[in-house]
Amino acid sequence: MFARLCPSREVFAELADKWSMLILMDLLACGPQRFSELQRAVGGVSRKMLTQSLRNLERNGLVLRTVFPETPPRVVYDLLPLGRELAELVDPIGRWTERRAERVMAAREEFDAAHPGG
Amino acid sequence: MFARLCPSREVFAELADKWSMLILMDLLACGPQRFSELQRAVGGVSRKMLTQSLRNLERNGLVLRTVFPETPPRVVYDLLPLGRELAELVDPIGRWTERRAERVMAAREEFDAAHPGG
DNA sequence: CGCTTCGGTCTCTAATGTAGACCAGGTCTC
DNA sequence: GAGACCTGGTCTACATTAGAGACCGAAGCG
Repeated sequence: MFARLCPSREVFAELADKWSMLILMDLLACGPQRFSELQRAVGGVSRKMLTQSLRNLERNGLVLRTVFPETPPRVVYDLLPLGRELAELVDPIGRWTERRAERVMAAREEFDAAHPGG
Repeated sequence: MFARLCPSREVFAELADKWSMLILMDLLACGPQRFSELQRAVGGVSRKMLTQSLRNLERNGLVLRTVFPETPPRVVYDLLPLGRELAELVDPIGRWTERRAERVMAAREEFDAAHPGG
């Protein structure tokens, strides 16, 4: 896990980024979503990163991508069991962040006050 | 949380990166560590990124940095209560990664076999 | 004197993320 | 029937960031 070339480390490194985690959290909270819904839900994500992160999640067996051959196209993403497992572990981090954001911001201000030139 | 300008989102974005999470996991598992121990423990991290992530964790009130004015210098990093809280949430993700790495790799191979040109 | 240790910093380059234009191809409007 | 619009992307150009490795200061050691 801590070794650079360990498989679990590689897996971790591929999933431990903010966009992937936000996507997992959103899919857990809101259920299946199409591309544009995800883009609206996950504020600030570019189409490129959304595509890339979703492809990655799909490739790693966490998310299922379903294309409906209509026009305009409709593509729906949903959690697979493996992805739901991870999403359920990531979710508490999101809740912690909401709960502790104030405290973190306070620590930040304190730090910045104590280290003016930096 | 999902809104780009929300404080909790900003906090999340600053902590949801692989190096910070690996550092938190290591400090939780191994207790206080000095800089060079962390660098050895977290395989593949550069001094630059280690410094940067540790400063960040310190600034956000998750980690305590203690300098012993000796030569050669000795600097010890330890979890603060806030950091321990987060580390305890991150840790299960590390364990999940270890437990499921095989399955993820298998999904990956399946995907790559199904999408040869990509 | 010159080499080592420690915890960094500095510089340069490679990789990555962001913003925004563009695209197919079918429907809706005029 | 010409044009505008929809979706789920891709492509390009630019900005930011990560990574590799040199350098640093002060004490210790041979």
